Amino acid sequence: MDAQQPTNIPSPTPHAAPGPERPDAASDEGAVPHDALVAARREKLRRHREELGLEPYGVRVDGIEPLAGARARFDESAHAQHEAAAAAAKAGAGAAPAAQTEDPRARVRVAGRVVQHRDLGKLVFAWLRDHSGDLQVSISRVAVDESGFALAKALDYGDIVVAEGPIGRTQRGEVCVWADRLELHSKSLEPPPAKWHGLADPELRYRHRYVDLFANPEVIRVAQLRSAMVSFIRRWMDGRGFLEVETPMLQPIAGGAAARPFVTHHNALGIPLFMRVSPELYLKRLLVGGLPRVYEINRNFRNEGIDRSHNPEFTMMEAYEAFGDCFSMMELTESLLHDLAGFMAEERARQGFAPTAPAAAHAPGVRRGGPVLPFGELAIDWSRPFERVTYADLFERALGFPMTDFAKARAAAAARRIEAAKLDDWFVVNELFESVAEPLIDRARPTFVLEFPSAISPLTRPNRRRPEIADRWDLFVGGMEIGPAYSELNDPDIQRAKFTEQLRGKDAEEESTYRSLDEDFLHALRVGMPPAGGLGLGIDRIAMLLTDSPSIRDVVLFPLMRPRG
RNA sequence: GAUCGCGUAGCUCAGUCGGUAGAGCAUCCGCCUUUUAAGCGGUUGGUCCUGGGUUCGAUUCCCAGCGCGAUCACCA
Repeated sequence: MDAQQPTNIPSPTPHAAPGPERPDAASDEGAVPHDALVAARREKLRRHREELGLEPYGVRVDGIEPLAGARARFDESAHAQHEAAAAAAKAGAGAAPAAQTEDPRARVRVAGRVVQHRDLGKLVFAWLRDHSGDLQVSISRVAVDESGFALAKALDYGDIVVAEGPIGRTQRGEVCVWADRLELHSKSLEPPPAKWHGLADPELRYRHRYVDLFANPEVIRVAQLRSAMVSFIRRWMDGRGFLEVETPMLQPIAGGAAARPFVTHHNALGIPLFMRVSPELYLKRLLVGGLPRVYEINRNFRNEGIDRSHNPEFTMMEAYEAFGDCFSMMELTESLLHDLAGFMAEERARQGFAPTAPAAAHAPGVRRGGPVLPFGELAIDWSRPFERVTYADLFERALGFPMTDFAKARAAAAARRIEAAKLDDWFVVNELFESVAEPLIDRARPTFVLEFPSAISPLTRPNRRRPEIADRWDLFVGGMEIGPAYSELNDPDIQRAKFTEQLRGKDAEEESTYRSLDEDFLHALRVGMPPAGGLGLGIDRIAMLLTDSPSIRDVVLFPLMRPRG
């Protein structure tokens, strides 16, 4: 907000003790150790101000370059030239220190957080870290002024500093900035995590992500990779002629999926509102309005459990294409994910991740050498075409009888202690499918499961020849469901019947709270929606797969945590 | 919501078959102009998650609670 403010506004009362200085810390019957560590840092803060005349909280600094960029400007011959000149000057000691030839080494100005600090007496080494990596700064007593050197000796792990000087290297070959200026721009007052082990406690990592980000650099890399991934998807979709739109997050009726919504309230209108569980019904309204290709990448909110692949708010891409169907969306999805995986393999290499496992690591001779990316123990082969299997085939392979044999299905469900008594036949089949058939899918290969039963696909158009089958697929990768696609149902009468049927199964309380018929959506269908293909992709899960992150919490910067009292 | 596991110094972790605890790093003091998890000498630091029970005595055993993790359930 005020980051653009270049004016150097002096802090109002630099020497006044800030309010919550807790002068009672010492009297608090034996200083608690955490407070002792903080007190030591506050004492340094005081000394910086009162004895060195430094203001430990800085202002705008221009011309800072990333540490990786500064490192890249190291030049061995310039360094050698400088060393030779220095040696010559030393040999001719006593002679005039004239010959003040230009230092051939590049000058850099860098900023970063101190992550290592070694004080050798008259020489201090400090490692800085920023988003691009780490770089050493060497501060020699003879190269900086008195307060700068006093600051160098007093640096704490976590302080944010700006250093300036020629880029060279040490006798051990470490590229570093030989600082002739050193400034403190933010004094860190909290004890940092261990410098070598980083921050390991998952609870602290998520609750204090800002610490996690600098203590565990791979967290920043994952965030950068995710950002690159989403940018790529947008470019790719734009290139295919899709228009990115934004539709309501606050909805009077939570439609488009059967998840439990978060409920809120609008005061001025005096109405309940729901955080959306899906943008589907709004994006389809845009098809009705005449936008032929739309997509949205945004958050959905589902009031459900939390686990490694579920966060209550998560990012979804939905896309709709007029006059397409689930097979045009299959082509789109396969192309997008294949290209995306290739892009991410390059990005990972660019950011210094180990090269990905070769395709030969599995199923020799079978694959076409498309991008292969590691995901835990798996090497996921994203080469085209992805695998395709029908729901019915997978079911029969897993269970040994056709899915239409409901009697056997009920028996099998009972044998597996699946609560099936209250379920309709097709839902019994689906329970079996999810528990027995899904695990048969090759986790190392993206796999489209085709021809889902119509009965469990309320928004999908039934197949023309076989109405019990829906024109729908679900994509599975790495053991996770990545998303479905439909040939969208655009017959308003069938849609009404399916909605009504869906509502009938719910108990009265649920229905009155958040399940009601979206009459306006049905109105839109009566106005007329072109036939269309629709797609939903779980962006977080794709990010997990392409950044080799085992938990959704590794790809969501601030996952939901229970607040701590 | 269920089951299992975990919770010890700022961080990473040992340990106590029940007798109120240790290490490394960090902190603080001293030494060192080329360190690479720097080194050397010294120093400080604990509600052993919380509450209750058993016991002469509980960080340890038991019960309950809180938080986190894993698995499951929920999530068409």
